[in-house]
Amino acid sequence: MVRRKIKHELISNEPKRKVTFKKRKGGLLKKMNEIMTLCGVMGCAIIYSSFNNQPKIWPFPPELTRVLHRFMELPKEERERYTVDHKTFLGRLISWSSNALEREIKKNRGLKSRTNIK
Amino acid sequence: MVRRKIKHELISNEPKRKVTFKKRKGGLLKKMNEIMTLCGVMGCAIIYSSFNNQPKIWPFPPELTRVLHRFMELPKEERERYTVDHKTFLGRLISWSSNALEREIKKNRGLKSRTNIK
DNA sequence: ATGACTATCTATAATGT
DNA sequence: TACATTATAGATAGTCA
Repeated sequence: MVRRKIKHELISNEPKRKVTFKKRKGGLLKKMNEIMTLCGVMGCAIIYSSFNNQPKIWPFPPELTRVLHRFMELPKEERERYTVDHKTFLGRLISWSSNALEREIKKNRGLKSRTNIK
Repeated sequence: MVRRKIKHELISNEPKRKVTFKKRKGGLLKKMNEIMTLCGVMGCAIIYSSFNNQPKIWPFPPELTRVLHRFMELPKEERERYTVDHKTFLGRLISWSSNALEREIKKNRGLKSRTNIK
């Protein structure tokens, strides 16, 4: 975005991609920090990258540690489905929408209200 | 950041805060999209705000739906500890560091390798 | 590879409708 | 309240040390 506008696609040059990743990760986390402070909301960003073995989460609600532990405990092969095959996984990710989750949650709530389950 | 620099603290004016939140949320998600595409990593951003009843997640790995369901199924009072008392919660959030999680994961891995548990 | 620099691009606060 | 505009603050790609 600067000395020259870049195309919005995977950066093929690896060292370059790594540098960009580092810079942008910092920017992203700063933005997350700002929106939390300015707007009084809570949130977190989670990034799984092949550059780090561990997912980078910052900041994060305690609840998420559980799911992440579970993630880390998956057999290596399964983890790799999510950490290595980015192209496929990204495609899958993007095909989900947050609306799908909201529908799920509403459905569950409806069930609960009908059955009086706590 | 623009017609006038703003202080990095909670915006007290509510409608203004809401507008800022909406704009910045959009920016954040765009940034997340960009880093995923440019750098070939996967990630997600989760924002719990009092503006929306549902946490806003975008995009998200299927694994996370489970923990979020669990979150939504917490008794209302418990959920509110995380969604309403922002000030307290933010303080707590920030006091955590991603290093703490990494230590945990390493510890668990060490245990596993010593006990041969899968 | 890391860090600093900086020219340029992007995000966005304030304003207006 | 929700868009559109726009001038300025902020993020960052390329470069160099």
